[in-house]
Amino acid sequence: MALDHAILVSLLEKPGSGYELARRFDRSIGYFWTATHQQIYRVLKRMEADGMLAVREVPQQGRPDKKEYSVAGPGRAALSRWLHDPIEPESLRHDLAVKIRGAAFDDPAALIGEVERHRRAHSDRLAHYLAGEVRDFTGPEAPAPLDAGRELQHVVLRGGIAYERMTIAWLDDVLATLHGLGGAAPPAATD
Amino acid sequence: MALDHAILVSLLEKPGSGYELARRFDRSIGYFWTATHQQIYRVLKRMEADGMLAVREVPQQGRPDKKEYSVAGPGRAALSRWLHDPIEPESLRHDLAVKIRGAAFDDPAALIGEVERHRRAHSDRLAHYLAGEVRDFTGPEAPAPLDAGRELQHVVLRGGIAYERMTIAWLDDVLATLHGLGGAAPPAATD
DNA sequence: TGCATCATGTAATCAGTTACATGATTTT
DNA sequence: AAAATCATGTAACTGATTACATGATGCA
Repeated sequence: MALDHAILVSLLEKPGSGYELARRFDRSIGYFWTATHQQIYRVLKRMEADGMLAVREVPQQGRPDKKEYSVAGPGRAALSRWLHDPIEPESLRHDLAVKIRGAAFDDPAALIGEVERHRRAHSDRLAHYLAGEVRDFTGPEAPAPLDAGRELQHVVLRGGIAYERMTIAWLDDVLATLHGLGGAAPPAATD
Repeated sequence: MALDHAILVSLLEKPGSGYELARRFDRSIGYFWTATHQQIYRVLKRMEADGMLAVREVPQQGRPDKKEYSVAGPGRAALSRWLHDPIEPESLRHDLAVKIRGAAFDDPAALIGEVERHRRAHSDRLAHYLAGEVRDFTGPEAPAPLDAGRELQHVVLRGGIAYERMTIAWLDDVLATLHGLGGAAPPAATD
């Protein structure tokens, strides 16, 4: 149930509305966790009912009112408990890898366009992360002596950057492999 | 619904029972997709009912009978259709990164043990993948001229290897960062 | 005698996705 | 006039996890 915890972390970093959280999940928090607004609203409601969060109705001029959520005592305690609990190392879930292995039973060359598209998407994401790194951590605008919170945000971002770089290099390997295959691809029977 | 497709690919590579599939999902297919036996049995049943798979009861001596599944025509067609359909580039889901950012609101040093544990797990996985690579692809026992299917299996395995190496390097970065933080970690309010 | 392996399942719950739904304001 | 942004939600469905459940064989 890590969405709950991701929300707690994000709200501790800065209180905000469901809408604002949804946008954060397209940015910083989204580097390592995704969620749609539907999911977020549902979870916010549940966590508020459970006393994990406090809400404050914020009237706005020229915009719909919003509900600003912040972390309440029990929420902070729950996060703390989770932080001290060991979690399982994640395993991958990579559709594209399924496709690559499946291509042996179809036309491998037909996959080239798809792989190139993925490469572009990861390359865009990398550029976006690098721009964020300069803006928030390494550029002249960024506050020079970073506190612990920002150091930790930075190391997580570096993880995202390393992931995208690795993925791009791998997709290049995949493309070279696909190009290297002749035309025929006889079904193999191995594991 | 990529579990369906992962099962189709695995059964095309080699027909087998639900139990056998579950073990493959702990090995080769598991490099990029995980599934438990409960999930697999349920999906096999559904796919058989939909005519995607054929079953054959195989009596065994000294062991319980098993149901050997293989891919039927419609299953192969469904896989082919999926291979030609574009899919979205995946986004990460990384609990540990949530914890790392959350550590700013707790004791960052308390996370060191957990990160070390994850590092060991990834390091073990890497060793396992590398052993598999030698055994199946690069070692003297492996068939020298690889066919398309095996080339594709190999490039997927190389992806797993690259992922584990990248992750280990990143976890080292995380550990260095955690050690580098003094003692105090004042809550920051940024996004 | 007890544990690991082989083999298959059900039931309940939880998490995530997709589709539907509304309505004001601001920008092009 | 249309599209984008801000803001919040419900409902239905699909997918994944966890717990429960059984039973034989082979090995230490």
